[in-house]
Amino acid sequence: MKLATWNVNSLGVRLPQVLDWLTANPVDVLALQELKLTDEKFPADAFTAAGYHAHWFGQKTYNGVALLSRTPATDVIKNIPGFDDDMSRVITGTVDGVRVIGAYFPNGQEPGSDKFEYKMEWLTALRRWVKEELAAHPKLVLMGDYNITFDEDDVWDPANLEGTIHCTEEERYHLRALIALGLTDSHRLFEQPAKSFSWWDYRDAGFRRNRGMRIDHILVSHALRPSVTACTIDKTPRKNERPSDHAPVVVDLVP
DNA sequence: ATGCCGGGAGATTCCCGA
Repeated sequence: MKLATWNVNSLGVRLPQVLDWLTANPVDVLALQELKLTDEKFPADAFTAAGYHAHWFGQKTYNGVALLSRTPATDVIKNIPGFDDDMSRVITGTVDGVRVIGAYFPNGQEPGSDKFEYKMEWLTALRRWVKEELAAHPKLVLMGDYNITFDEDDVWDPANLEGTIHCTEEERYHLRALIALGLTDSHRLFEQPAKSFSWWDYRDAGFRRNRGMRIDHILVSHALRPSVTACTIDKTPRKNERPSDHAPVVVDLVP
């Protein structure tokens, strides 16, 4: 079983690339973030034709998430129960016995800003809810655009970016607290190339110079951890014309 | 040079992302 996450930065623009990628990488589950379109504009027919069931939770201009799967997802939930939020950031479903949470974590903009405070509140609410989901569904995957780096290995210039957004101690505390619920970072279960990133700024030739960060993660529960055989970042679509600024991350599970 | 690129809204420039 292969599961993947990809922030596509506008599904309206990126749909052809997503379909091409699925043809080349027929994963069982794909979580998408930053659809940037309303529900009625979601291209459900294109995904049906590609052999995928889809659930989506759109929003105009910003945010928006979807969950695609080869077999139908059940028990689908949108956003974080009990957390009032006017942004579409989370979609959850059970696929082939695995509870899959796809999430677009808040950016936070700048430490100390209102958006940063919202990010902290959102992270607290997410953790409370994921704890409950884990208790109910031991086989769980939490994947998406976390907008948080674990440590300096996830940052192209850690000295200069220390304490800036995605690299603050407050954000990393929340990421470690998610791990402490009983989750593991799939990426670091395996040897990875040095300076493995999942996002590169469009500006200043970020991708060509590998000036990026690893902020897209696939966390797996302890019950699934022994099943994980690989975790890779696919930089191929970042080389497309008009690419997303994020690359897909893929995890392989054996039954 | 995060005033740098790119998407969206919708207006001829802005907000936002990371």
